[in-house]
Amino acid sequence: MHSLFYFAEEVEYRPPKNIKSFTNHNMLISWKPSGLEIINEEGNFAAMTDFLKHLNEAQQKAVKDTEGPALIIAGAGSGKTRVLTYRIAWLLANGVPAHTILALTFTNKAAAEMKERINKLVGAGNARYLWMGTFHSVFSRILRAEAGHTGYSSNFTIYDTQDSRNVIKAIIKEMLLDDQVYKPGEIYGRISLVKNSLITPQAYASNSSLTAEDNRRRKPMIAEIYKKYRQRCVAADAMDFDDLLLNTNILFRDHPGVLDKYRNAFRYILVDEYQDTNYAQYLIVSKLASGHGNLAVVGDDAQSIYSFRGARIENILNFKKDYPGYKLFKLEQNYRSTRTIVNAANSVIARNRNRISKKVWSANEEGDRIKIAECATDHLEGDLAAGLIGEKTASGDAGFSDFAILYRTNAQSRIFEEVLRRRGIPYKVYGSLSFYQRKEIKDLLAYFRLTVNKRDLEAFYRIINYPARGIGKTTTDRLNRYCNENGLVPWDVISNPGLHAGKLGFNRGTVSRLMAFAGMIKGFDQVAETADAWEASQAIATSSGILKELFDPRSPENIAKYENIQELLNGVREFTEAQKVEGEDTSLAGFLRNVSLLTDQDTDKPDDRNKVTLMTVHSAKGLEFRHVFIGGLEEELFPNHMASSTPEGLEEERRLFYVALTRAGSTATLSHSQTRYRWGTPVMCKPSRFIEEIDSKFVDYTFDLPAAGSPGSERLPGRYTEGPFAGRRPQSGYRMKKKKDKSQVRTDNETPAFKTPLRKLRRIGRDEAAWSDSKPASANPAEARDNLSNTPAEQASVGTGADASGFSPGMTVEHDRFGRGTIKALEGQPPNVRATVVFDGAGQKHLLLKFARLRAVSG
DNA sequence: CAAAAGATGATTTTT
DNA sequence: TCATCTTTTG
Repeated sequence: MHSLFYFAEEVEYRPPKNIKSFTNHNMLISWKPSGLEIINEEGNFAAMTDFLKHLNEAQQKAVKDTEGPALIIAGAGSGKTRVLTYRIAWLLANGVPAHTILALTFTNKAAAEMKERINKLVGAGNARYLWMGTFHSVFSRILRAEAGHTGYSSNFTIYDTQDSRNVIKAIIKEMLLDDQVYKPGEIYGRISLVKNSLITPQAYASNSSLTAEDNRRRKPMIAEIYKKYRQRCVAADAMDFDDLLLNTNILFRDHPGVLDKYRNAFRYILVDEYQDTNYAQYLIVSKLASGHGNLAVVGDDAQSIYSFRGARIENILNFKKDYPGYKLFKLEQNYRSTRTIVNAANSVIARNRNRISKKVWSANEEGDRIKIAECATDHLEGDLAAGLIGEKTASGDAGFSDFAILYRTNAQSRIFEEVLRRRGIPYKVYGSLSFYQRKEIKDLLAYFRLTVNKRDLEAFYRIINYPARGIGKTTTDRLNRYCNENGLVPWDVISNPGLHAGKLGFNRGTVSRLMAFAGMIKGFDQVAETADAWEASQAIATSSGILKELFDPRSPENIAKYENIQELLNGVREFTEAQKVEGEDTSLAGFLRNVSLLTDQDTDKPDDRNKVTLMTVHSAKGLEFRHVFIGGLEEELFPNHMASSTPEGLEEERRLFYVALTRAGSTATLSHSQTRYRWGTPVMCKPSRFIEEIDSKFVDYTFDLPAAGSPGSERLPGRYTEGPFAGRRPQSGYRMKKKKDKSQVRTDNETPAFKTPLRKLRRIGRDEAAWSDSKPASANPAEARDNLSNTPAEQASVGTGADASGFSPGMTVEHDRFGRGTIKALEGQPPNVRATVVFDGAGQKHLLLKFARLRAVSG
């Protein structure tokens, strides 16, 4: 065991700030049934008996009552995580061995956070063998351990959504079905949903209501696609995300002995965000808990917002039926928000029928009313938000990180980004292309995957001709068809071409190219067997030609990609070193096992600290900000037209709105626009019904705007003066006028010169890419810097230009991993300057400046 | 076989 | 609008 989180063990508690992408949350769990000292020598016990002081009465009860089923309803901001962590700490303090406690979360981040807080309470040594992680990571681990019973190997690949879609797409094509009717994404969604309801292909085909529905929708072949999809996954020794849960259920169903083993192993089970569990998760939990019944679930029915992914709010609503002897704990005191915000949110959610009654309340100050702003256009909405942020930060009232701009759909982020960029307000956007979804990362990972699992079809087809090696579509198509007809995977064929060459009819050139590829992979095999993940990954990155392919200092896009590859390799190195320290598996397979369930949501970049947060309401769940701006509160958008046709859908939208509102600690500002560009055309928008659903005593329609000429003055001319939407203009004929306004706003006292195409930015990956992609176009470097929303240090450290380094021998620098050090020498020509640095802790290292992210330390 | 032009179709997305 | 996929073209 390992993981940077164990740093928390040392004396003082440190937040996980410098942890790079590869902090491995899967590693947070470990199977060690050996004895364990519960009380460590540093006198933590005193602290433990003491820690209940930090809890209110309701929380204490929920923490201390550990036996039997418990339903903990945790209102927004009521200290849910605190109760969960203290409950676990309490169990540990009372002599329950860590390895008998299973705590399940939905995100790696949540697991990591809890682990850390528990470490802080009881000491990392005592928390070390907790089984804590996401459903997917915990059960993938069990599936690997029980590989003998599942038909999969212990090194099975985990297909991500993109892989799965590709497989489905290929199947649809092979079946000669019309992909207009059978849209791969949609089919994948349906398969995913039925999997989460534990419906296997056989069950699907014999389920008359499902097949009848498919027939009605003229998609009778879905059952067949599903069957083939599953076959193909099994053939590839690959599981998709849903398989991890489905196969766990199958494992437990078909092997009662295995179920018993884990049922006995986990004496205490805790589930976070129970309202978001799907049927597969629900059933796993209930199987494991049957017997001792020590199951504590924590959640808030009012925050169930993932039904579209198969989450079942009934799981939490029916807990009392499932576990008749249950105890109910309600955490109703909100510590996060003002009374106004809490009560306003209550007044909205009260309109939902399907709920568990509770009275969330706050003892905080009353606070400001919720401001409602009507904007003429979506751009003005952005200006409004920016103006608000500008005002509050200028007065020293708040920092950028106190703000969040929330929206219903990702498409809305663009306008906010534009405005914030123009104003030089630093921001970060969540929910863009994640690190692991980038092409170059997936490419290299595919090499790793194929090396570890020769049957991994998606990896195979991804890299067979990347970098280009003259194996084209004709070849792969024929290969693919041949494999499907003969029940083979392509690796079987190319690793032994003599057996198949005749039947395939490839020409000699093709055969030799295929053989060369196979030879290369076999070589990687050798390396992976003998070397550790770090060495193997370097060898693969080099020999595969990926590094060469991307090494092109003239193309900004390639530089960014090259750097991403470097970052991945750094991650492998960190993993390898951490594993070495702990005496654990350092193999490439080990790395892959751990990396495939990671998302970079888990990463907190150190330079993300003082920035405004932009995200969808969905991804804001669980977070809090002092000032929250919610944009686009319009009918059809929020509530969204796709969801609001059914009463259940509308209720979920309302819960989503509830989540949005309750993110705010101090102020909430809601805005809606009269017109909005949707898919390129302007449309008229009506204010969202949710605005009116807030009890009017908590809202303020008179939006106080800064005087003309001050920052933020380019906002809307039309606004409320009183009452809900009183004095609103007639909407027709408004559009053209507003469009004109918008163009004025755009050029008004701003430099239009700086125009990094946002498109490019997004493709490479958000603001990380900004620096590599653009030279400051403006004459004023400070302004350009602001536009890029990056810090000067970052500019210096990652700049690609010749002037960017700013380092000289003798300088003291800091590195994320190696800490402080002194530059001994610099060599090479920009942009490939190499620095020799002697680090205080880590000794002498050679680092390429453009990758090393060194920071100059003042003095 | 790769680049360029055209077609398409677009809530939300913890894993 | 705009990213992604497919078809066309050199």
